[in-house]
Amino acid sequence: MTEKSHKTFALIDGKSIFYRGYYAMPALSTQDGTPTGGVYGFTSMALELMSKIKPDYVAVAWDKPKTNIRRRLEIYPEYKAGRKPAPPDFYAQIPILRELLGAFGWPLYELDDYEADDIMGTLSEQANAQGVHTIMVSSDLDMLQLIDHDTELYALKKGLSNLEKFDMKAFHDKYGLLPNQFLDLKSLKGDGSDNIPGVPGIGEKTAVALLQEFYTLDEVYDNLSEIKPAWRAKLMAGKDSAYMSKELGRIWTDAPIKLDLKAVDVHKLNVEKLRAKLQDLEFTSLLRRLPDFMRDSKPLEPEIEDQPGIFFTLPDGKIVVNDGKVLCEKILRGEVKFDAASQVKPSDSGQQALGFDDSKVVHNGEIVLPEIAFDTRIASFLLGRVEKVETIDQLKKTYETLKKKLSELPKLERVAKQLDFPTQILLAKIEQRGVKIDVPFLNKMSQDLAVKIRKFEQEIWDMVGYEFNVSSAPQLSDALFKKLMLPTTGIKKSVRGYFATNKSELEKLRGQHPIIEKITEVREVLKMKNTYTDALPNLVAPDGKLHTDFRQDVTATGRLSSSNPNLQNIPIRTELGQKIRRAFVASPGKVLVSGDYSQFELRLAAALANDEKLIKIFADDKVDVHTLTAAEAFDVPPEKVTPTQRRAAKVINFGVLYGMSPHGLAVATGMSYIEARDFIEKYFAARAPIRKYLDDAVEKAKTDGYVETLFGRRRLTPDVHAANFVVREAAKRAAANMPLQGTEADLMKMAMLKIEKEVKNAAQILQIHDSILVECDPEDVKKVGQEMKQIMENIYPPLKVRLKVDIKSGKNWSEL
DNA sequence: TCAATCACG
DNA sequence: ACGTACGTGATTGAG
Repeated sequence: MTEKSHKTFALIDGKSIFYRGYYAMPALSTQDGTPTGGVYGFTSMALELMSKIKPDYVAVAWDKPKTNIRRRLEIYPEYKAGRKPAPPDFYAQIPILRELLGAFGWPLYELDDYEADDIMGTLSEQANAQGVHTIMVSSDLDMLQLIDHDTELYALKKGLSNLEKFDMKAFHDKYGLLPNQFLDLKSLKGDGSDNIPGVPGIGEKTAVALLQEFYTLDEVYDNLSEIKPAWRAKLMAGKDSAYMSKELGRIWTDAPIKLDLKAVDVHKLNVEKLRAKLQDLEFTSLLRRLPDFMRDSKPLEPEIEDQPGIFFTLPDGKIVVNDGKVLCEKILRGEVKFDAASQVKPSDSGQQALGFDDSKVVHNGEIVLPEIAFDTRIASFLLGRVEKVETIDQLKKTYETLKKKLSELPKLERVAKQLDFPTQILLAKIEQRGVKIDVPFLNKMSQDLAVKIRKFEQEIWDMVGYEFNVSSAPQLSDALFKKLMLPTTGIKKSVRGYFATNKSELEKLRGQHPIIEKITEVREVLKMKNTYTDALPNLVAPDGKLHTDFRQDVTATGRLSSSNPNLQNIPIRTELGQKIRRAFVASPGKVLVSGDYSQFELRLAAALANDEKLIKIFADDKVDVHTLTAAEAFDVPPEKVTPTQRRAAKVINFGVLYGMSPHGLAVATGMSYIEARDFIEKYFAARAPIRKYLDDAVEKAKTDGYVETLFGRRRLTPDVHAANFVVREAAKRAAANMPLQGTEADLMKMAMLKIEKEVKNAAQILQIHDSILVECDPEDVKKVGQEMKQIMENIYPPLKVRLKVDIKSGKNWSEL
């Protein structure tokens, strides 16, 4: 490695190195108390690599939390079970690390559904294809399977500076095998750290011996007769496990990313920014270890240039392809200016776009393409993820396959083309508009809530007699049931074996001890502070607004999901929650207007089940559906319905859509189990068509393997055949619910598209499942409200039920 | 990284 | 014979 005939790409397994760095270093922190030990360890390690490898390119692969092993869990649910978690200040340092990586100019690659090793496999393959030598750095020995003539692994052993270099030769010296046999080795011997089973009874020694003789796993199994009986028996018994382990251990090289060598060039960094960052972190000793090119302060030229690979035309000439993510990252890093990017494809070119990955981002900023004619990510999702979204090399093939599959399901194709594809563009606009936040207001709230929490906490500690973390469920459980000896009869246990302390369990203890109320209160305040008043200001963009990420490829029913932040779960039910909504304000000079569907799903149930009695109830604006339902179910005249009866009817009107059980109704209403069971019977006697509609959905799920909305959006329902009772029954309820929740989602998308097109002087800024929020000039409020109501209530005239929409307006969200 | 908890429709 | 309502996302502590 001393003389380099070609360029070198250092590919760092970020979390793995960070993890080692964290444990190798003492608990350092800056003067203001920010923990920095792990970041220091990582950086020290990285600088050592810089001097050792002198790479031309550097990138970091990162394991996204939670999401990234879904595909492997489908193969083997126990995959990576039993891993131990890291301490909290480990996670606290990750955002700091991300910022530092940004300052170094080392791009961070992370993806849903792909682990860091898959990303490294993909990038290293692409680098090799471009004639670049790759050096991977990781503590994960799985990566050994990727070694070849152009790819090495620096494996991190104990501590930080103890690196073991593996190339083809070093690998062979150590294992007696070639790197391309590594996966087969693992398939045989298994891997305790990832919980990969291998062949029970076959360890490393045996596995190596077998592979030395037969070379591959397949050959081992083709030649069982030549293997001694003791091993043969184990191999035969463990064959399925071996092949499953192979799939499990295989690193994928098909992650949907494209290596852009310019983006990973080590010489492309802002030296001033890096120095400032290191000084911020008080890493003065590391400043001295920077290589020369990281000290020279050359002014950073803004790179405005052609973006090859971001847009191109498919052979039929009509389609423009965009790689939204790459472009978005470049925009965020300030490498591409909006105007430069929009020059790539002017919005009035008359061309259509094919979206993949996150197709929305090309509509952010000033880049606007005319129309998303097809979106591979969305299409794949609608089809039940039959086709994974491939790399740009294979994009055309993916597109053709998905297009064909969709065309075989005409209704679903209409959902895609008329609803979800156009909605991508609309969501991009909504996200970009954002919601204005009164940050000082939230900050003030946070301070007030902190005082409250300290007070509550002290009161709770006084009652218990010692100090503990009230946010810790097990500690709280001990306080309640061991120290205070509150009765545990009827209290559920958590999976971890202690008595649960959630709201509904605490509810059972109300009146037993004044601490219960205190805990309930402090829980609410903690939730409001941690999740909302503290967190939201951090996500406010420089324009003073929150820009959520709406996605259409997450939910099983067709609803939108909202994240970073989730703006679909902003509090409303409590006084404190309402107060938080005051921080969501109209943009300067504007007014908020909302349109909310009233009892949307129940009305849809009436229509889809063709329940004439219920349809008739909804036709009359003046009557109350819950009172009339109670009257029918309890067989009394409407004016004789008691508040308790109405409450029960309200609960079941709501719960029936989810397949509520007698037990659930009893818990929700305080009825006995028997009363609840009888009431449900009477309810369904009065609403026979609804029962039949729900039952039919379950039947369809069983016979067809899927259920669908009024418009043909599908949900696959394999679990209705599950052997496990709980799983099976849950799947049935989900199957019965999906056509309702999903049709609601379809109609909402229709309404949003129509509002965007027809209500000219309003800008939609949020959607919350049955509610649309827009902003407009004060003088337009009345007109906008009327138009929204008109559109939403008449969104699908063939629907047999009357839809009702309430319009409200105000300067902030709590006024709605 | 998972489980517990809780915010919303 | 089983746990006890559908669909989401964020934060926290644990070991």
